[in-house]
Amino acid sequence: MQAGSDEGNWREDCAPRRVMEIFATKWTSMILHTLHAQHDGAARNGVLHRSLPGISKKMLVQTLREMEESGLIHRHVENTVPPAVEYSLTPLGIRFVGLVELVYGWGRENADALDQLQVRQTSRRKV
Amino acid sequence: MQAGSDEGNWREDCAPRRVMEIFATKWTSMILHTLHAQHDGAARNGVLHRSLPGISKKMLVQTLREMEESGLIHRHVENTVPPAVEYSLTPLGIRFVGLVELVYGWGRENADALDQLQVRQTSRRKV
DNA sequence: CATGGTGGTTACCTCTTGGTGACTACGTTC
DNA sequence: GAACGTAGTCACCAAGAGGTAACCACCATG
Repeated sequence: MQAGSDEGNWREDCAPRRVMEIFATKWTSMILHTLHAQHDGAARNGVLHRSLPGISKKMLVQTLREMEESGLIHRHVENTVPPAVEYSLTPLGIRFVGLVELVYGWGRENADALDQLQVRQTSRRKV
Repeated sequence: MQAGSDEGNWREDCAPRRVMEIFATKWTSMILHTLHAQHDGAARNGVLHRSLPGISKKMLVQTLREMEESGLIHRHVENTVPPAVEYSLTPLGIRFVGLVELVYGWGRENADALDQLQVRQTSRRKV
């Protein structure tokens, strides 16, 4: 794309820039991916927790709440004792899974490029 | 991908998770895109500043420094008065441009999905 | 002489992220 | 009775991202 044709619509709220919203919270893309990896696109809290090494209980719940508010996932509470909570992808969530898999796939195929990155561990958000 | 085949190599430093490093700093992907949009893959400080609405002088310089250290861009100082500084994509940077354009392209084609996202403006990193 | 464009640096400040650890409450198992 | 698994909530805290504003030096223009 040439600069001239680009600068006009490269505003602060243009679509390309807004894509980043989905990656703004550390765990969102990983939860989307994990749900998608289940054969029925759904998983319970405990399964998610065990599938995401490094996530804390708090961040898991907090991210799930945000994703529910965003319309990416659905939260279903089973009326059993103890209550079983199942999270599943909404149609919107499934669309974003496409993006996530696109990015993750690029990472798998370009692992050598990632290795070449001289990332300064300070001055960056931990990922 | 099935859960069983996935959980084994889904470690904290796996390639898919490391891809996010490139998006961890707010302006990195936009700078890569802007440089790529120039016909020669290079641009001067002032051009970049004017092409990225909303970026502050400090963040532009800071991000450029980090990208230089990461090996994504090259910084060339012209020995004129006043000195002209030109930033250009390295081969590694060009590889990552591929990823950025992939993501931005998805955003353009799925702008409606982005519109459906009910993003809570609080509790998210500004993008 | 003042302004503006070149390309920065520095101090200061705020907001958010994301972490830990303690606590709840219920039921089953050891 | 104690421990464990279900699914959380809450208070507290540290680190870092990223913003503003002032300042530097140089030169050309009005």
